[in-house]
Amino acid sequence: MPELPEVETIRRQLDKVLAGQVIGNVQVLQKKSLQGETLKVVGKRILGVERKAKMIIIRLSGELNLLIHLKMTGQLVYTSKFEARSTKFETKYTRVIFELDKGRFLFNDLRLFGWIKIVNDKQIKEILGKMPPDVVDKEFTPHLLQNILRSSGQAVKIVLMDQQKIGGIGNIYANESLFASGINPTRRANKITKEQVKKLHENIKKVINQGIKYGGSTASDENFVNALGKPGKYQEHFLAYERQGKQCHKCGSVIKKIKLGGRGTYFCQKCQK
DNA sequence: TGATATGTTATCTT
DNA sequence: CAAGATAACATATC
Repeated sequence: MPELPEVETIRRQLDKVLAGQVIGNVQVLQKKSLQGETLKVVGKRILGVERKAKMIIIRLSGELNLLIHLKMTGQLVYTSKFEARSTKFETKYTRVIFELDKGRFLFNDLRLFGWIKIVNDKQIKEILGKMPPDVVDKEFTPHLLQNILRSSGQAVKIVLMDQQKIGGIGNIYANESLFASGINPTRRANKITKEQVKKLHENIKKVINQGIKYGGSTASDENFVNALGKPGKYQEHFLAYERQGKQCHKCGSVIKKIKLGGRGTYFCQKCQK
C-alpha cells in the first residue's frame, strides 16, 4: 500500500496546494486517528509538506507539525473551496477534516491503522533522527546496503522491508526490485554476493523512481489515491507483484506466489536465484 | 463463512 | 539477551 513512491506523490501535490494556507476548524470524527492537542494547530500557517520514509510531515508556524502515517488504507485528499461539491471525498471512513482558508483536506482511513500526531519541532527532530536513511537519500549507498544485508540471516526481502534498517520499501517495491535483480526473495540476506548487492541497490533506486514517475501504484486490492483523489499508474508496469500464474517477462516461465513473513511474495523461480 | 490483504509494533519463541 | 517468527490491529472483499 502506500510505500515511498505513493507517499512522495501525495507530498508533492499537498505541498503545492497547502503551502501558505491557514488552518481553521479541525473536525475529529475518529478520536483514534488524531493524537495531540487539536486546538494548538488552529490558526497556524502551513509552511510546507515534507516526507521521511513513508511518513508525511506538514510543517506549521509556531514550531508545530502534523506527522502522518497512512499505514495501509490511509488517504490524504484535498478539495479547494472553488470545487462544486464541498463534500467531495467524504465517506464513512473520513476520520479528520482540516478546514483551510482556501479549501480543506481530509484524512480518510478505512482500517484505522493510520494516524496523525501533532508534535513540535523538537519531537519531530528526535523521531526523524532515529530513523535510518531512505532509499532515495544520498546516504543509501551500495556500501550501506551491503552492511545492512551482511548483518542479517533473514530472507533478503524481509530485510529490505524493515523500516528500522532502510526507509521506504514495502511489499510491492521489494518484490519488483528483487525480480529486476534476479534475486530469490527467500535468499538469506548475508548470502548475497557483492555484485548482486550492487545490482540490487541500482534496481531499488530504479524501481522506486519509476514508482514516483508513474504517481505510485494502486494494486487491485488497494485503495491508494493521491492528494487529488486519483489512483496511481505504476501497477501497469508490475513485472512480479500480483502476477502469479502469468508468464515471466524475462524467461516465459510462470511467476510463483508464496508467503514470506506473512506477506504475499511473487517471483520467477527460473530467473531469481 | 473463513481466508486473505496490508505496515508496523507488540509479543512470543527459539 | 537477541534474533527471528508470528500475532495483533480493522474491515472489505473474494
